[in-house]
Amino acid sequence: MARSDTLPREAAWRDSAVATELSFLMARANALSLSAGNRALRPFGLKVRSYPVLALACDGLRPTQRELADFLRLDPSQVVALIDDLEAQGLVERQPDERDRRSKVLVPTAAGRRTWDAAKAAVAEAEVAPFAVLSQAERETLAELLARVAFPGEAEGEGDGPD
Amino acid sequence: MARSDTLPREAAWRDSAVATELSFLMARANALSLSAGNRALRPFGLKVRSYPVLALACDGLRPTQRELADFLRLDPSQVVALIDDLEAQGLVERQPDERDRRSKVLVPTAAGRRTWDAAKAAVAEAEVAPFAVLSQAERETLAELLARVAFPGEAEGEGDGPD
DNA sequence: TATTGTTATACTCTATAACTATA
DNA sequence: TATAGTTATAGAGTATAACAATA
Repeated sequence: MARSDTLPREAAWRDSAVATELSFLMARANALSLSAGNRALRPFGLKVRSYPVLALACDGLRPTQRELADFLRLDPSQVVALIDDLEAQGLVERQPDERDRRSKVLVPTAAGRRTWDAAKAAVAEAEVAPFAVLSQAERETLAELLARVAFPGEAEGEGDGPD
Repeated sequence: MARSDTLPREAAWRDSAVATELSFLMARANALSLSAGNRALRPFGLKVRSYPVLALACDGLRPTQRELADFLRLDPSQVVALIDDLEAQGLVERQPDERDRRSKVLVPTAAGRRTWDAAKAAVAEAEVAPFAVLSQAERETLAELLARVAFPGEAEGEGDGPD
């Protein structure tokens, strides 16, 4: 209709210089994963941004807001907003840190734990869609490579290799 | 200083449920790649969002705005803004499509080609930083896996497999 | 003096609807 | 009637600076 030769043209697009750059592929794959994630989390009142906050609170780490900001690479002021949202829904609580009265520790409520359980399962299912083109082994390889990129500091074992 | 046992604690964070989810790792790796990309492109008046538009214009495809929107998964109205920006910098031109007078075809100027050449090299260098933890072979594997996720429709050869 | 959480603000990105001109 | 480009607008995400309480 619009074009006489759409199929070879599509291949030309995919083989174009940008479309083969790692950063471009990463951005595009992430966009797909992100929208699938948000769709899966919406029923729980969560988003891709707030879900990790709830998850880390539920993981028994008793994180301070500062630790959450560092780990999630968010500004502390953004963490405030995310926790406000989760707290308004009754999913988490701010508790005073007895070791440092400036800090507040994030703790899940019972409802928060239930929501996280359900949301975690929904996310796992939602991941299936965008990554279904890969085999299980390929998904594991992808996760391993991404983890190294995402956490460049952390070595596999514990001794920091001198290179 | 803040915590008595920061090192084992870091491992606990990295091994937490969220931090091992594919979508989380993808988002985090993408964030690193994205900020490196924007930093590299700033000297050229480009961003991670506008760079692919210039690149596709320079690739000799004579794309219409609609095709750009489809391929980049952007709303047509966003493509307008990105092209406006590039056009204001004298990097691209809108040309009437002789086949369909509703459409406009995006063509690079001489300055646009020069900028793209330089920017492409800068992006290639910038990619080094976030992905430097991977070997060349691992980067290729990562690119191949991401490409399959990013372009699920397109088969490697040309026959679209059933299922 | 430095740090934790907070508020305020501005700027970018993203999504949606409506309008125009062509088909 | 449907499509390509455009405009306008509102919401979400992101970044920055400043402030109060505490270290």
